[in-house]
Amino acid sequence: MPSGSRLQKTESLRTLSAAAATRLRADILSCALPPGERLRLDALKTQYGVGYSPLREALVQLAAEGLVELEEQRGFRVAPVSADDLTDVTRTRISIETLALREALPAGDDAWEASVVQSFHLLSRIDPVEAPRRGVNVEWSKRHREFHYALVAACKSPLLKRFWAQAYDRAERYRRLAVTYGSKPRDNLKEHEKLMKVALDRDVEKACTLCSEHIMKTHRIILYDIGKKLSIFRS
Amino acid sequence: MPSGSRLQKTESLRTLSAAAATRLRADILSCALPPGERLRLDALKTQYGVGYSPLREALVQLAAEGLVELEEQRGFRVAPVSADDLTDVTRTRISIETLALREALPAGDDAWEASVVQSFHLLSRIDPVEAPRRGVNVEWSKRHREFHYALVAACKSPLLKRFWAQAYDRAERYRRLAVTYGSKPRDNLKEHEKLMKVALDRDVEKACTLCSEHIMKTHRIILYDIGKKLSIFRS
DNA sequence: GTCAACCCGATTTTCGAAAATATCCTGTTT
DNA sequence: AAACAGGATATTTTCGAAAATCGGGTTGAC
Repeated sequence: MPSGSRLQKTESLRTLSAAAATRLRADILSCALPPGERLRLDALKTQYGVGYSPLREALVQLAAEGLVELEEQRGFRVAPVSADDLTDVTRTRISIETLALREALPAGDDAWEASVVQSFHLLSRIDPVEAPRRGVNVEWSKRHREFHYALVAACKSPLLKRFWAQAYDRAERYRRLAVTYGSKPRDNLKEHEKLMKVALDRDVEKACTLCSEHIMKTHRIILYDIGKKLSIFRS
Repeated sequence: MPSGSRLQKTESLRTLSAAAATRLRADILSCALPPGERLRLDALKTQYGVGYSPLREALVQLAAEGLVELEEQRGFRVAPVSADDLTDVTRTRISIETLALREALPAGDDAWEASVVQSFHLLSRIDPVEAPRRGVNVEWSKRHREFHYALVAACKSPLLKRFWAQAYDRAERYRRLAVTYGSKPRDNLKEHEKLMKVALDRDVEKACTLCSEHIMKTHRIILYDIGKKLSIFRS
């Protein structure tokens, strides 16, 4: 079952529509709403305590991000998973992230370096292996995203960064799905550290290589651990 | 003023929401709804003859595609234009399209070749220079998009193709804006023909080079013709 | 038994009223 | 004049009722 209570407007999410999108996105990425699950409006209405309009707007937005599928007149469902889709998402993510790195590294200034170091430090303070409790993993996920984002943040192309975010999130869902279904989070802090080092050294080629390998390694583990289980999610 | 009459459901657009998104997208790409223009719901309601819900859903979707901007509690507007944005969109489009070409060319089979030839032929039947009437240009735009899509269609990554479409559309809006404001459509059929030839020969490097140059050439012309006028659109 | 037509409950989609919020105007104070 | 408050108007956002559509089940004709 997805996350808790009634939705409210906040400072940064000033409409229920935006709040619903944020919460639904989190619930889908965490697989609290599992792949393929039908999203009935009445159920969501009760669950989140908001009306049809904000919910539909949120779902349409998530459909545009590829996290939800909409079949007209037949409703919404969480985007299904498959080995093909995982491969597509992984390869595209590698392409986009390396493109972004190529632009970011030469453009990175002191502030960029500082935020890379900072986000790496925060990442290093959580051991995803030793602390497999739910809340901790959510926090690790946040910091992991922050770290990868910090690396590409100096890239001056908003559009490329938008694509980066979409690809990252779709890949991240598979990683969380694997962890949910028993895959052990691996200790990849060393990989991140090396990646950071070569990035700060502005070694573009090495950074792209390490980044690709880092993502591919995760990909292979996920595929090995849950590749055959993916077809379960036909609900 | 944007395109005509009351919206209706059709076979392929089975909800008013989808129909509204399609029509709004067309009106934004054609610049019938100019960049920066405020999109008041009451006005759109009258214009398109549908209620608030489908309109808001369509606008949220277009916001996710980068064609509309949403400021919470202050409504929607057509995405603004700027020289920086044009450059971002162009460069990202080149990156994505060459990525897609690299995957498509080696994967292209007979059917792909056939559809490339077919779409080139259709493109060649319209001269965008001689027939600058509105309807004809819309048809040329469609065929131009079809041609470029046909080239990358053999790429097996749905996600990359989704990104391709978003980048293409955002670039296309600038081209149409330039034409609307007096830029003469140039005769680039030769460029397309060469691109097709090298693509069919599976010369990946040459195809990527030609494609990049083709896009950059359009970019330079647009920037030259309307670069300084872009700031007009602050409405 | 098969197929089509029909009906019924479940669900999505659409609508406009009502609530929430922003924006503009006007008058008042300093 | 500038700054501010109060209130009227414009606009967005949200809601649940109503309409449209889907899916499953039943009936009846062949």
